[in-house]
Amino acid sequence: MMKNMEVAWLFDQTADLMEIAGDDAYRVRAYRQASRSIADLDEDIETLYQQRRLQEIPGIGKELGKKIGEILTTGSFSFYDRLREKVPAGLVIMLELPGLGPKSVRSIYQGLGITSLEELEQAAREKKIRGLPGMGSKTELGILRGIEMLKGRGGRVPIGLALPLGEEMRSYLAGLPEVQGVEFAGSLRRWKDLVGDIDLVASVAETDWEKVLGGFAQHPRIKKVLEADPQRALVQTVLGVNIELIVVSPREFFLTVFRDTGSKAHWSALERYAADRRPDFSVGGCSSVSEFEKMVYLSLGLEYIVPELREDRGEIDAAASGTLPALVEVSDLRGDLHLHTDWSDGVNQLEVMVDAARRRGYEYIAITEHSKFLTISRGLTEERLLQQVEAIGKINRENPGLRVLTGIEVDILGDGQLDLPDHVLAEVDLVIASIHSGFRQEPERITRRLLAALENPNVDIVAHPTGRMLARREPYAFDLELVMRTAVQTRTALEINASPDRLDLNDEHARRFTEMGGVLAINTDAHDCRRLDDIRFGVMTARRGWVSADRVINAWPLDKLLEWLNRGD
DNA sequence: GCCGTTTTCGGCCCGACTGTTTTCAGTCG
Repeated sequence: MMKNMEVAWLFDQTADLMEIAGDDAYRVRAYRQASRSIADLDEDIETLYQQRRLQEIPGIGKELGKKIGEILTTGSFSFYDRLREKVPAGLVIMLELPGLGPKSVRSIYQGLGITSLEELEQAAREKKIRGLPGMGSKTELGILRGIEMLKGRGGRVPIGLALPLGEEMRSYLAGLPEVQGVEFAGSLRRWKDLVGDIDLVASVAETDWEKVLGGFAQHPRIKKVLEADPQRALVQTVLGVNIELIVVSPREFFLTVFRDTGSKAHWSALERYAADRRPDFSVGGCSSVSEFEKMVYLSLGLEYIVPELREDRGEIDAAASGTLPALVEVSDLRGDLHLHTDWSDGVNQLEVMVDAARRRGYEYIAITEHSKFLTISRGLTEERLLQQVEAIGKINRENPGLRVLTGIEVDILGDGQLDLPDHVLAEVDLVIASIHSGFRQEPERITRRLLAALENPNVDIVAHPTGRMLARREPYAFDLELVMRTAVQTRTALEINASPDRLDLNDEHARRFTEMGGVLAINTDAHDCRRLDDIRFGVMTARRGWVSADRVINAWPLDKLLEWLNRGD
């Protein structure tokens, strides 16, 4: 299925280039829709191509079908190649700066001949940007701030992109006859939200190292080899993500994975802790990395510390005193409380989403469409919401197995008012409030909006509380500490939005909030039933935040959840 | 570039906010 991601990625890049080149906006949108629709496919696009069924994909017609064929046979397509000659690659990166869109990038390119972030930064510092039509000092400031953000990201990619690619490469390697074992290491094994390189360690007899590294570099996803030595290869993939493969002899395998999982800070802390004792790395007879790691920790008098906790945030002391928390697991979750269907901007019918949730084994879900303010998402009016409540009532009567809670994701408007009146919100089982506008307001104003939502007794959850988009948008500036304190007081849950684009709250916020006494909801915010599986990203974020299942409202049994929803606050 | 019980041409989710303006273009969700 990685081919699907590649084609989707190429079409998305094409759309970026077309926009900068000033192509027709609807044509651009056709590429974007095609990209999304291919990324969401649950069939392999190569299979569809071979069966001549490409045009069954929504948004793919004759032209794009031909281009997909070109990509699958040659790795690229001529329209894209021509665009790349016309539009400097650096301009596409500028699109990632908040506030800069294709028109501005084009104007900067044409007016000043700037083609890279470095040149752009210099021009902004020299106050040359404000000479362009429609741009002033705030645009310059925004550019400089945006460049800082990109630097801070340091080329890391969201785990939602890295993990599927890593999983594919891992199973490819696992299938090679010379490979006796292969594991992730590094930040990916620790489930960090942003991942630098994908680290893989393979257990291979020394005589086969060269063969395995060579075979790895030949994989079609690999674009170029950046560094290579007898035990190691650093390669760049088609998606712009780097993979580092280390091959080690079987007897070194577990220890290498353990060490390379890091984090550096955890290992330093471990070495400080172990200064006067000796970790036993020679333990034998283990059948897995985690079993080996368990034995090593045990030799130091420590409880097992799972990879996602290895950040030097107090885990060693806790392991020494036997006070590591029992972390929430995917299997603890009994439902998903933030879902969209085609009643607003989701892709599936209500019934399809309900079926998918039942197949997943959930006891309950909540349907929470957008409210009317978000016209672009076909947000629900009061009337439509009440119609949906009726429709859900019918589903519940016909499907005793799974309880579907009625709900709404109501917008917190620019002035702190909610987008629907209280008497309407009172009609549904669960109310999520969230911000989708006015991200650049004064911090005090954003804080006030969030506090107003928390203090509304109808509001049960505040979704994606900081508004960040991973690697794309910083959180909005506001007083998160005060918001969390207030949420504890009003007994409102904050969300860990499990969408790999968001992961918001993040791990550290989730930890802080639950330590203050707050409760969380871990939700996918799925707009497509296939995205229900994203829940793993949210659960891992919670685990990295030391969260146990009792702090997660959708890990509670239905009767306890209902009781909580009816709490007076 | 896609799509069609409004169609094979002429549509294609739209409204708020921001920063730049002196009435609006560009960006964003």
